Amino acid sequence: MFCRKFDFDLARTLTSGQVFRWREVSVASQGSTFSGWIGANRAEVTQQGQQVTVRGVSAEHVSHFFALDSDLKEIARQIDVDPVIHAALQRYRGLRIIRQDPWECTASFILSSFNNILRLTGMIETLSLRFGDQGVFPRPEALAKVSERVLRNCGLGFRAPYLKTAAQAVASGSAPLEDCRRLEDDELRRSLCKIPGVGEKVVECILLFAYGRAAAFPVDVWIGRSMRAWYFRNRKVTDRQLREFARKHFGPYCGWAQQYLYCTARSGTNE
DNA sequence: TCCCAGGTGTCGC
DNA sequence: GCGACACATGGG
Repeated sequence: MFCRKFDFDLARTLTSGQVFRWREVSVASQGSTFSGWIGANRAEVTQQGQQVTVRGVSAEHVSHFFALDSDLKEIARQIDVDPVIHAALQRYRGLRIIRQDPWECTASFILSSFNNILRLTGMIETLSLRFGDQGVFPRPEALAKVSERVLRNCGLGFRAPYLKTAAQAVASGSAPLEDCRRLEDDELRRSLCKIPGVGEKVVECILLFAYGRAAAFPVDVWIGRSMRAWYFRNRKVTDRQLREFARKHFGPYCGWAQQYLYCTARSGTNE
């Protein structure tokens, strides 16, 4: 596979807090190799300069997963509306929004609540090894059968009942994640928010990272703190107001802006 | 020991 | 609608 210059940065994309099952396996002088999962397939992706090579899955799968069909140059042009985002676009050039499996994304971000990424990564790994087929992230049918006590033993804490009930809802068909694809953004939000553990922030993550809804805008503690400082002189502004502001300020691709701002907000911390 | 983590659900006003 | 609080757990 060949990518245009500055069009895609594999490492930045995979280490920006969208996915939690990819690991860097080797570092070459001019590039890097990551190993992870695309749906139920184990994949290894290497980037050497502008060259991207793939093992384990088709180039089409990889292209879709990393949204290489999205015109990043045009998206960047549209959201480049102020000095803060302008600097972030320069600094994190090639960062893309991934298209994940809806269930894995939903489950992952339910577990992300009041958590940190290091521990979240460990929780997801534990679940995959214990309940997934060949290490793949466990299907909802599998998790629905696991007792709350056992899930707590995996370190999920108070999130255990959320995940179990969510798995039951998806497995039973009362939360049809695939059928949901036809819904418009707000309908999709309302539908997904019925799942226990999915609230105003997590639902934005699912829309953005699994359903390709570029106008979704998750506001977490990092984005919240930073945006209040950058755009509101640290005035009291609710998360909802920040989302409204972002939608007007950055436009229909505000979700992409969010990811660049998130990386900026977190810079200086271990990712 | 204290503080924090890519929040949510619930309650009171 | 907003603010306060509980909720488990591990790392810094």
